[in-house]
Amino acid sequence: MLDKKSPLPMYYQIEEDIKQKIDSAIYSERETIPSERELSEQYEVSRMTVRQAVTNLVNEGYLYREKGKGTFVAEKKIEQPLQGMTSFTEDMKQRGMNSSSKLLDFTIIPPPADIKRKLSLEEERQVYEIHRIRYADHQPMAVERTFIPVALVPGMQEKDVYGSIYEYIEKNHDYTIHKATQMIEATIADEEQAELLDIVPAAAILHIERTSLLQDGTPFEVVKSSYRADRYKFISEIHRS
Amino acid sequence: MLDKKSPLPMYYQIEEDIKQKIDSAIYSERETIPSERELSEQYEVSRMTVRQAVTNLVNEGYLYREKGKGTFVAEKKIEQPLQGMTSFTEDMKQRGMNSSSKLLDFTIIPPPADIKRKLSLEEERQVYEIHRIRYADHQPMAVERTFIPVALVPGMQEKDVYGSIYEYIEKNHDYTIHKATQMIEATIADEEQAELLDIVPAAAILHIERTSLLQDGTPFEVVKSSYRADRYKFISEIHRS
DNA sequence: CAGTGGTCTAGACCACTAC
DNA sequence: TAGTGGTCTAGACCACTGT
Repeated sequence: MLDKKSPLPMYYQIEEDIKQKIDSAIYSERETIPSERELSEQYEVSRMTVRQAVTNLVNEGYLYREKGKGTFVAEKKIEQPLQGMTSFTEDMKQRGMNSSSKLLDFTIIPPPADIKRKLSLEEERQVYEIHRIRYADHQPMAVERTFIPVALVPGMQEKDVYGSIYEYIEKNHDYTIHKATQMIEATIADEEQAELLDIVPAAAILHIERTSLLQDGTPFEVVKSSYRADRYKFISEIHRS
Repeated sequence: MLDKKSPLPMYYQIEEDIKQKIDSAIYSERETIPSERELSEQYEVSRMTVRQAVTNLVNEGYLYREKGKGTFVAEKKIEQPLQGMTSFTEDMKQRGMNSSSKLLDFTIIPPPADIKRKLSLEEERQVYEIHRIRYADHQPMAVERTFIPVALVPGMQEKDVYGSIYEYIEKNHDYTIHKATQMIEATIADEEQAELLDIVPAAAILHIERTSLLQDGTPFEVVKSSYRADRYKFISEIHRS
């Protein structure tokens, strides 16, 4: 059943096996799966190891537990929203569109007050400001301004940001983005936006501002994006309990 | 230190103690906390119990671990976004505004095709449609249409939805909302919306559509909200790793 | 009552990091 | 080499659900 010599941990192998059994309807929706004690006999591991696997699947939404009754298979997600955070490039890929960019401006500046605050910067620190038009299937989709502290990514040049900034950074540094705070609002296109996005002035714009944090909480970037509302909807999943 | 006789589990008491030590800077940002083995001696519990507490705090973003090095305190969140999912009533309360409603329409109808699909309903099922204007500090903030399967909340009446629908449902049923899928887009106000929201036609509207699921995956409601963009921004936190 | 998940113990070996 | 988190064991008692 399980490969005890595999470098993959037992709990992970159990997770994959249970997910596969859900997919193939061996465990069906709204039905219980075997109890933790039964599973620990089947897989020949301790109950705590089974529990670790089941707990992870509960956190990911595949299963849910009811005290005294058992562990049940949750109903399948109807529509899969893009899970978590994605770059523009990844986002478009998931939507089945190809993406490209046009660099309008690449400068190093002292940060404006709101950026300085959002990036928790000291007085004399500088930031990159990268101003781009983002295309999806060769049509304008968004205009985007990205602010990144120079101290975090020293030596970045214009040629490095023609494609995905994340790709460049992942090649050259070991940063892991952990989470982000997003602010989403609706506005009306001004003349500059209208021209850059090839829409009429006064058309609707979906404005998304994101502040990304690394694992240790260091603010890494502020991205201000203005999307064409006729082409873009923002989809996400949120959890309560 | 800990109350071993408390009905609160040990790992929970440890979580609270560590959080308190972070707040009071006994454990400071970017510094390690004591190792799991040290903590298990301090609290006089097994290492697995300490691990359960620490794992929860890592998942909540208070701590992060680095293999071979230790467990570190993450930097504080700069701005606290409303965590998870909230009703309009809860949302406005967190923003320091009072909320009220005006019921425009309360009917039982066969669901339109998109609602039927999003609520996974069989052929002959009916839904409540609740159409309301939502006020914040007595000014119009949003117009909202809520669709709930009659089978899930039988017997709901007009008088039950003057305030918070969630409050009514929590009083009468034992449902727990687990997660939701949200779609956010920007539009331009049409004449009806402009009149209801007391804005000029062609003003920006932030449109949010939410499908909420219960713990077992049953779709519970679809809410279509149109917010005045001049008064409302949507703020959320998203996670990657 | 027997069975379930929730909590907890007192060990163990591993891979990784820092010195 | 010593210390860290990552994984795992083989038990235990509890509160809760159903019959």
